Amino acid sequence: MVTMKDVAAAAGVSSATVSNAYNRPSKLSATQRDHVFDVARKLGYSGPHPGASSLRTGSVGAIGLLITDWLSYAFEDPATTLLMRGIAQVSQMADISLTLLPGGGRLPSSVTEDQPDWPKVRRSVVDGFLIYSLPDNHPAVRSVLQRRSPVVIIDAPRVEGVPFVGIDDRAAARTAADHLVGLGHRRLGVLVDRLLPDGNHGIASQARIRRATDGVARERMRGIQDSLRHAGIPLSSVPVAEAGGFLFEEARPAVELLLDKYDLTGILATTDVLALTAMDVMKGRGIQIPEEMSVIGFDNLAEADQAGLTTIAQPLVEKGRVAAELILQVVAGKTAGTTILPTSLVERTSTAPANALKKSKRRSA
Amino acid sequence: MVTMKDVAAAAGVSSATVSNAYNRPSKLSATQRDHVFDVARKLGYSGPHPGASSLRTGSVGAIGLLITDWLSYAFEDPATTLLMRGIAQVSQMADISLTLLPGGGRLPSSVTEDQPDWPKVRRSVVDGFLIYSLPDNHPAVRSVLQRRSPVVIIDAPRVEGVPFVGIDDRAAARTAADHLVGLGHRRLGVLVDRLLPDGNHGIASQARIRRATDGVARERMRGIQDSLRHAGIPLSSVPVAEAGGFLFEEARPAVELLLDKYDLTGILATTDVLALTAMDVMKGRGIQIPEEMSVIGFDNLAEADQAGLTTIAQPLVEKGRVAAELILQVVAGKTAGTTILPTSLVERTSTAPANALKKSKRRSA
DNA sequence: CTGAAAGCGCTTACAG
DNA sequence: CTGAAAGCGCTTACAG
Repeated sequence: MVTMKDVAAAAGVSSATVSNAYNRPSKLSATQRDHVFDVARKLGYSGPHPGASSLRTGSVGAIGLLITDWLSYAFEDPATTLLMRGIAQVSQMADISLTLLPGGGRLPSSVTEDQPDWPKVRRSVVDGFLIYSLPDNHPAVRSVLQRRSPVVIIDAPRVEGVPFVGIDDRAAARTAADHLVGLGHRRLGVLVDRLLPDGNHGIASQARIRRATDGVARERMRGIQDSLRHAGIPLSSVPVAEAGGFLFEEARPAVELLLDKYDLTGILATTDVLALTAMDVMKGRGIQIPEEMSVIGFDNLAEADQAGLTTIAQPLVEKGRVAAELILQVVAGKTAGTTILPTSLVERTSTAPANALKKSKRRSA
Repeated sequence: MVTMKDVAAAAGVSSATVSNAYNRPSKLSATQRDHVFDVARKLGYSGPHPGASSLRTGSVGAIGLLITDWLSYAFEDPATTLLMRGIAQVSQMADISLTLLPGGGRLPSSVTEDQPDWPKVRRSVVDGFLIYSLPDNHPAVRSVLQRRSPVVIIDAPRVEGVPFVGIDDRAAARTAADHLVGLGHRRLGVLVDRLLPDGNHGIASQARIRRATDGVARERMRGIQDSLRHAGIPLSSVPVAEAGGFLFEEARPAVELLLDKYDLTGILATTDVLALTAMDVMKGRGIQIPEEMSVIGFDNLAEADQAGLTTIAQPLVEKGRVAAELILQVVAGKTAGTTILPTSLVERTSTAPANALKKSKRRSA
């Protein structure tokens, strides 16, 4: 391998001059510079070794982005894609690159608790990390903290003293539930993507809901339960169907479970992906929305608008932008705190007052 | 900063032992290992510095992915997103991370030709590069080649001796054009995303089409012209509207140009994004598809299916997967050649025979 | 405007 | 199972 030293020797200069030719061209005469580049080309020199430079300078111009589960989620889950868009916009502007790191799918609790670190994080050559919605006690978070790298967490987990960007998931979910309850719905079902990353799915017990480690799902569940309690609806009367994942295909069985086994008038979905799947399944079964069933989502994806889904809007692209700006600040040595972005209820046509007549009609069907 | 040396000193061992504790845990006794980790924790050691490791080992476990223009395209352009999905699937499996590098938007030809290298590529700490659809003579390609890094090119540019994954854009586009011509269409218009990355848009001259540097657009244009020539339709009679970019919003003015200034019965779009925008604009104007206008696309996105768009199907996710597998091979020291994936015409309801009666009716409107 | 020298933090044969 | 030593390729004050 041709190194800077070889080029220096062949060009009859010191390696400092070769380094300057690449990194601070103004520090040497044009003649000298061209001479160095000429020799480099002739020798087949690849340019300064980036690893060695970073060792010396301590900076690499890249941010690591830890994503929930699989890398491909970044390009499949619509909410994640919107967030990524915001992050990408800022990274582009700041001329840094983005290194995508998977959080790694199913984590039996043994792994979660025992694995001391996440080698990928330990080995990543980046200046800082953005963590997006990882379960509590995820080893990758420990590794980032242990590296003492600059870090900003998006959505989850909440870690004392670590800069954070998110929304008030609990309050927002309560608003969604209050909306359905306020319309007179009492026979409600809940759709949640994932409570724990253990591969389970189906109807979740109260105990499982309490043990939830996926922060966003847990907070939204709490918001829903706040609303139910306030309305005097027993939590045990409201089935919670857990999809076990974040994608459209995973949502379908959870929806079917709710429709097959319970007589409901309203579905509270903790994400739009779940809500849209629910609408799709109901369409297939000829269930009228909102006449026979009200559905409310969370996220306000573009698809929600098209489908007429009532939902909670959260600024996903902006969340990405804010997070990217914050991590750049932290990398630059400034401090950053917690940013909570606003949410709002968007009423469309998927929710309507509970109607006793229709309900009993359906029940007799 | 606490280094491995400090930990070694405090633990009363050599730094080789500390290194082994992290990288080859089986090389020392459990007791010794725990002792080392204990001391490391007490001292606040961040673990082996990744830059220094990579300098020594020569590998970092990351692939750089150079994307057309802006990073956010990866999360906005549907075709790019599908490709990314395939790449992400493989990267995940192979436990490598993906560093996203922007190709950098508008490039006046002066930059394209003169800029000797692309500092971002030169400085990226990665084991190899995947290049996705960059214009000819893009400095980033030069930089990758100069680094002598392992590389696989997707779609464009074609570089002698560099492993390549793509489709036969020219033949596929000819198939699309032949389809419309075969249905009797003679008054055709073409929609193309971008011929050169110089920020221009509008009706493209024959000279501009010949000078095109965006490889995919150029090949598809050639395929269309092959078809027109074969059918005896003068190229000059077929307006080519260039959007200047790849996104839905950029396509709209190009569509309007075609509809406002020409009396057409068929539109050949070189991407589905363009075709879908065309259908949308026509819907807004009350133009019936396919009764009054036939439209054909290219890519076969999910949205094309929903819209009933006749198009050319290409396996985008698989293209990503193949490219990722190839770059891993090349990084591992194996050789790789050229892979051309199959395409096919998918007939839906956006194309129909040209009908003289309807055409003249429209013309008089 | 250019060069000699020190050192960034680590890993790896090799010897014991 | 553990350690001493060499060296990965570069950048940066500093001196001239």
